[in-house]
Amino acid sequence: MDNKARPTLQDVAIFASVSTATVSRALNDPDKVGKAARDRITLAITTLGYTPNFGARALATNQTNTVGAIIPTLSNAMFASGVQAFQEVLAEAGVTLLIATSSYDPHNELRQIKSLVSQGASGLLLIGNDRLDETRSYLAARRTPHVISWCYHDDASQLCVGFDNYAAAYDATKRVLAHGHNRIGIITGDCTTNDRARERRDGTVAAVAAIPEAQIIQVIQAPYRIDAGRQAGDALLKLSAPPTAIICGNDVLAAGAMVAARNLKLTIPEDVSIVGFDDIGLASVVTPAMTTVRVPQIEMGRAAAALLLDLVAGKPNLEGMLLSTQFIARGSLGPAPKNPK
Amino acid sequence: MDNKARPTLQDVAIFASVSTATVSRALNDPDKVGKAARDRITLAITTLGYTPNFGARALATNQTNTVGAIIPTLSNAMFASGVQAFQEVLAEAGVTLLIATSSYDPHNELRQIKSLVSQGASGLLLIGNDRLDETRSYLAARRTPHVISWCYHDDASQLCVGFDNYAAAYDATKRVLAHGHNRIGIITGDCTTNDRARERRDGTVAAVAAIPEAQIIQVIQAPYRIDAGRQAGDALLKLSAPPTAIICGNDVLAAGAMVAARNLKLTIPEDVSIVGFDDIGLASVVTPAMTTVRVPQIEMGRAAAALLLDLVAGKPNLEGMLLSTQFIARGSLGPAPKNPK
DNA sequence: AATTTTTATGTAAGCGCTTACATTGTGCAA
DNA sequence: TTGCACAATGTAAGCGCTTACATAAAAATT
Repeated sequence: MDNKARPTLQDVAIFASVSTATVSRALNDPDKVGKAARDRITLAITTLGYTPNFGARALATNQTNTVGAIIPTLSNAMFASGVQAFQEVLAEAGVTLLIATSSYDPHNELRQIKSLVSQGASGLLLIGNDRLDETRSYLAARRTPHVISWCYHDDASQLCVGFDNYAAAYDATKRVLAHGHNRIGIITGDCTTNDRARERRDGTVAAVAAIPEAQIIQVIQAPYRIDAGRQAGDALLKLSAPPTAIICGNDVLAAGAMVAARNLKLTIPEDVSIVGFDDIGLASVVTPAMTTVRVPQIEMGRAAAALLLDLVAGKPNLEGMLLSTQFIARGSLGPAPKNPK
Repeated sequence: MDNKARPTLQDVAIFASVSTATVSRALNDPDKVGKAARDRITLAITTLGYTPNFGARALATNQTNTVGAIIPTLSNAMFASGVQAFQEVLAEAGVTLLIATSSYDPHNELRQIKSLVSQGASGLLLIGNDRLDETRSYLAARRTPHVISWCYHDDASQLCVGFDNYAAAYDATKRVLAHGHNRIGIITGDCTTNDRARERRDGTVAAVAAIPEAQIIQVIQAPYRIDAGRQAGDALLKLSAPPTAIICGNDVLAAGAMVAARNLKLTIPEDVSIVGFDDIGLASVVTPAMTTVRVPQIEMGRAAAALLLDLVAGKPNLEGMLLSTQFIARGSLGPAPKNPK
């Protein structure tokens, strides 16, 4: 117990009076080793506190049993629970997950991709479709298996497991308009490097444009934080002719907008309707409960994991998966007020 | 671009007509290499799409620049944002973070610890203090540097960066009692393998016990999910003599309890007061806003990262850190009703 | 009992990288 | 011009593990 260095296979072998090959076999394919030797090895391992060196093993076998996921942030419940599901499937398959965050920055994403790959990730989960050309060529050059999630594109070169942000936003907006709203405010996430945010916004814009009498009052872009949503909502609702419905890029922004409305003594949905996107836990808890679009996070995470596993295993003819979203009507959406304030 | 295998240092060396040693130096200590060679190497690296093999490097240098974190779940915003902060500090120091989840299962935790260690983690972030003896001895035997977070114990053998769950719960409860409540219901998380949950519950129980006229109506244990909180709240509020205040193990449970109250047409806080713990984003968005205990998640994550980095670097005389929590009084806590239903 | 098959174990060659040491080439003091 | 310090580069020995191949012992077959 006095040697500082971590014990190696060699140490175990000596302790158990066998060769390193035997120890290795005992670890990877116990049946190939005699009972007596196996017992001695087991004993040696526990008394020495041996843990195999992953790097050495990876080096020798040329396989890592590890995949990586690069997500924008863990702070959003959306990603956190999707990744959680992703991880569970991997764990069942004995595969380790490396998680890194990009903070919605494509350069960061590339850096993290390189880091995870060198770290041994033999497959990658990536979010969305906005990335540097350099990232694409890097991925292509190394033929790194990867699946794209949280969006869907029918693009042969990429495997997507996700949903159609544009269509979902278009559909949700149509339903809002069907309630008679024709003054729409939009609070969107930062669209610069975020195709999902952009598609959601564009879907909403397009749906409004399809109805002649409806118009978009203003589009405010805000980071995905409650506070930012509150500020944006406040700005929208303080307009001399405010929107009667605010459609938000996600539930977090919508929650902020609801706070803003409450602060202004406005009643939801009598004075203003507010709609979110994602259906995170928060949506069903606020008052009134939030109308939103349910995204199959868990299913998406699980499906992405299964696909990535197949991809890494080299299975042929794999296909992406388009999951459907669901409009969830709750109390925060109501008919347009007759006499908007 | 036709070779399937990932390019190695060797390939780069050949491409640039230098030895592998020179390439290695160009990578790790550019000054040691002549300009001409360096340029050729840089070119080779980009055209070949070379990424160093982490395992091999770790094997050769015996250091990984990687630490691991094992947290119960990513689904709880609490952990997610703390880990996010943790990661940011590590990234600044050029250290990679490996994240694994234990699902609150100590056996799982041990498995993940071993996995991360073999994966090269030279330090670990662990949550809470409940773990298997086997885990402790494993950690001790290998002298794996680790920091415990989300709790605090003045235990010389462990470095903690956290807060005092018991004291915080005791304090919060005292404040609830000061509002005249003497019929207290408790919804706690699963205490079996969760010292934080246990301490929070015990703190509340002790505070109530300190006031003769106050009593605990019932303690319900529920998993940290909104729905479970709702069920527990429902059970509590349907008692013939229900509590006038419900103190919950965390905000998620409290949010559930608020839903239960609303479903029963009870008004918060007139009919019943509800108090949470953690102050996650949700707490300020629900109606009425939730009274809770703010936990310095971000600060905790950052401090834990800094400490772990020092620990791994072998700095002497390191000390843990006791962070303070803050009681946040919001609308969900009010005076005890005169005539409880 | 002799031979073949099976089972258990050992030997040694890498996997891709770093690095101590050896070698070569350069500029400059003498 | 000679000699020396120093810079640039190469050579080769591992790091801890797996695994093809070789060998020895035991079991099964004749």
